[in-house]
Amino acid sequence: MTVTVRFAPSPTGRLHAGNIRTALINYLFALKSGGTLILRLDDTDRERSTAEFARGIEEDLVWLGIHWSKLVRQSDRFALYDAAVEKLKKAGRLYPAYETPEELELKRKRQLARGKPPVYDRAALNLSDDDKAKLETGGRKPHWRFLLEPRDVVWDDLVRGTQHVDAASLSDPVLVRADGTYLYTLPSVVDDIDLGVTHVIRGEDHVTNTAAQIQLFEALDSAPPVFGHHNLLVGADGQALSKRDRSLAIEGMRAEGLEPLAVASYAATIGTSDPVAPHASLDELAALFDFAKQSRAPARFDPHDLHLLNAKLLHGLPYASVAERLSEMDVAGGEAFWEAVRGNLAVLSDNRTWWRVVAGPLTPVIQDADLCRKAAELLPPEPWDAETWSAWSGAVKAATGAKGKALFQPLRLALTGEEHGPELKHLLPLIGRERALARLEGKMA
RNA sequence: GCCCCCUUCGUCUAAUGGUCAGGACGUCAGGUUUUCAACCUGAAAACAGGAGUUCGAUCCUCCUAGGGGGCGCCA
Repeated sequence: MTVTVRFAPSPTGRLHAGNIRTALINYLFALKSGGTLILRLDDTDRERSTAEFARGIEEDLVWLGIHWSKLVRQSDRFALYDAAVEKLKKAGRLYPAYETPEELELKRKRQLARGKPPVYDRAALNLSDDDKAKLETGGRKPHWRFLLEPRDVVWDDLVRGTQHVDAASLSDPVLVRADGTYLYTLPSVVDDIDLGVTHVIRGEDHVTNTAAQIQLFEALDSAPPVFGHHNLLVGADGQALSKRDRSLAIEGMRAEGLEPLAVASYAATIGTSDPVAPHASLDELAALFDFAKQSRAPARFDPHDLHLLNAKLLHGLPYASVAERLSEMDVAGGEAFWEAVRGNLAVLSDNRTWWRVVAGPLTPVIQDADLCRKAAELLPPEPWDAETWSAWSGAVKAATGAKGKALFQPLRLALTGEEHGPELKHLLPLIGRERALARLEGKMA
């Protein structure tokens, strides 16, 4: 069986940490099993869906390195859903109901007040044809509910094991609104059938839905796919995520200059038994992927840890993999420069700081003028190499008596303008004699 | 209110009816024959609480607490 999975966001907003995790899990599973990923835009809610958001979602996925082999929009597929509705009506599984949203809300409140679960009471099933006619002449239009069979629905969940949901404790889901538009449930199932989806992998907020959906698959004469419900994310404080949190939007991560692979590595390894560590490619992450490694407890998404992972990823990146992007940043240092500075990067754009240190112009910080003057006099002639630094700083030490921090801090400050930074042994030859001399004299260079 | 799931170092987690409860990130310390960062090495650090079963419970059962999810004409 060829694995076919789908990622089905609704274009009512951009992707966030939770979404991309679902996307990644689907994609990595597809990669590992040689299957394909379908991107399905669940845009049946015309009020809230926009083409703009749809573009944004595609952009976010591409940025992450996720590829899909097919893209479908539910808004293009209403004929399919209409046909399914006819089939369900014929089978007696779809029935009209006439309550207004307000009436339903009231019913729910009453049930809750009596300590009962707010489940639809199926009052509409008792309506006679006369009642219905009366309601319709009175101006009411029906919405349509799927008649659930009151039985225990069981499936073997890829991450949660055997699951039971008692369909008798569920409301008959509304499939079609009074205005004829579709809710999520029917299009989702119809598309999964039509597109040949073999594995439905999504967040555990869909667990209960699954019971109704399995019955829908069956009512539509289809074998249900395999289901897998991964854990959800909580914030750094362990509390539920607020969807408005900026730091969780993928476009925000991008704007902060985080590496897509850092985001992917973090998102794909938290909540699993694999160590949270940077990985060189999505293929590498896919090789690791296993549903058995997914935890069932909520996982913490901490932006701080993501940043640490980003830095770690950068520290190990070979020059070849960033050369192009460096030149786009007008950083022309080449491999020697990259090797010298990568250990000091939190985000790739920090390169610019170190490139200015190497290529100027930079205003030096003179902390110890006497020492800098002596050091300037002792500067050896070029050519310089990796040995120059220790020879020169040794000479400065001998001449001034300064050592340790008193020696190195002023030199670092004068040469780089920064308190922290890469090893001067590697930086000095890149800065060059002319610039070093000027900076030691307190001149911008 | 009702239903489902979860709880091991600060964090992500591993393992097991008898273990020195393991790893990774972070933290701290040392090293890098002289600074910071990076890097290397090492250390500290956990079985949510209470009952029960058992010769013995982190592991099995129940209760409590805490967290997450669901109960939509949202997805």
